[in-house]
Amino acid sequence: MTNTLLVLPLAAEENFSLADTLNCGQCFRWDECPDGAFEGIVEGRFARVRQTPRGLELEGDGGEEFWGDYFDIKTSYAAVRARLCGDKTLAEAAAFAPGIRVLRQYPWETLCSFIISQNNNIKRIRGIVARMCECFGEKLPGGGYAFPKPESLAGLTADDLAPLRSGFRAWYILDAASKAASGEIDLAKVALMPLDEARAELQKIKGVGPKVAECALLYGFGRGECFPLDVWMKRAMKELFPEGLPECAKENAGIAQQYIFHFARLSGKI
DNA sequence: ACCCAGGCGACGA
DNA sequence: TCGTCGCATGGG
Repeated sequence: MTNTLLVLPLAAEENFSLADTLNCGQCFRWDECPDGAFEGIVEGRFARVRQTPRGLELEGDGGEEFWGDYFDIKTSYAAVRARLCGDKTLAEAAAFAPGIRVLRQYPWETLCSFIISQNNNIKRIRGIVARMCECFGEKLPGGGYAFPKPESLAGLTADDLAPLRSGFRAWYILDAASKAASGEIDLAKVALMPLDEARAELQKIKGVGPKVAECALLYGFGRGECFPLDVWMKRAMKELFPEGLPECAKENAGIAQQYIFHFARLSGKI
């Protein structure tokens, strides 16, 4: 346990919102404390994070580079929003919760989490992921559990996963784990593939279709051009952008998607 | 009781 | 290539 205190400064024009970023359904392992701080574990590193006028204050394991990268601190969302706001409707969606950011998460955890997400709701996804970490993740010295590695799941049976109550997704989790552990699907290579090739590669896993692959690539592989279409997004696109996503958003489709998704889910206007 | 949830695979036409 | 349906589980 290093337990360092770290401050990541945030420029005011970024409008960074820790709460919106962690609660918007892109990640499933951050818990909000009564005092407004968040506790979570990323790649086996625990952190307690709060947003203050000084910026993001982090207490826990891992350094500035690790957490700065995770929160994508180097990307100017103010600049991205300026581009998106070439379209009036996008401007409205972005203005609803401008502080949302797309986290730079890790391939395996993200892939596995979004396999679990299918035909499911965010609250229950979080529960299944939490039970998965407790049952099969490495226990960390400071308490809590890491997300289980593919190798820790690969030999298991659907019965072994019963305590997760993941339903029909158990078999999908096992297929993903065994393919990742054996190297049949090499996630490090997927990270370097052209986008269409990466999509096809991930979809060789049972339970990974277009939407799950798109989420994994956007949130877990840093592919900002990806544009996941779930039930909320399909409704929102039909209503807000019948002609398709505006050209000004193509380069930052993933961030645009995040604004639109959040707007659709919480504004009450869709 | 019924419907839905950040979908997908199997199946039939 | 396109619809349609079942899939476990839990909350509203």
